[in-house]
Amino acid sequence: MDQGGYRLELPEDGYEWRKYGQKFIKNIGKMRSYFKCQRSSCSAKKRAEWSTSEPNNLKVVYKGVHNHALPASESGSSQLGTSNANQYDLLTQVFGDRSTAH
DNA sequence: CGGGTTTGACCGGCGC
DNA sequence: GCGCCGGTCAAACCCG
Repeated sequence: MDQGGYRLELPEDGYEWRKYGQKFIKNIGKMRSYFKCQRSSCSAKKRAEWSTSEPNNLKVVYKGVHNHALPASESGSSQLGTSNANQYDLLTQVFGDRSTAH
């Protein structure tokens, strides 16, 4: 499980993922989880990265593209897949300090 | 019973 | 050429 006793809150993007690995990257001093899309021929992968001391600072990196429709549509969470181009090869989303300004 | 999840080990690539 | 790091796969276990 995740260390620290904190429950990492992975942002639901509407896709199904299966965790296939977890490693601590000392290079950046952060933990990294590896997720793969569970669809037919979808080679899309997701990478979750967060600091061990601050699990609230979550960074999600989407690698690859989905060649299938979303298995589930989110009900007002993110605007991903709307007018957003779903043919990106790499997407990086950073979560955490949304109250940086205020 | 199946699927999903977790941990460890292994391999490949790159740097020096 | 070797060492190190990152990434992936496999096995076992647990829960529904």
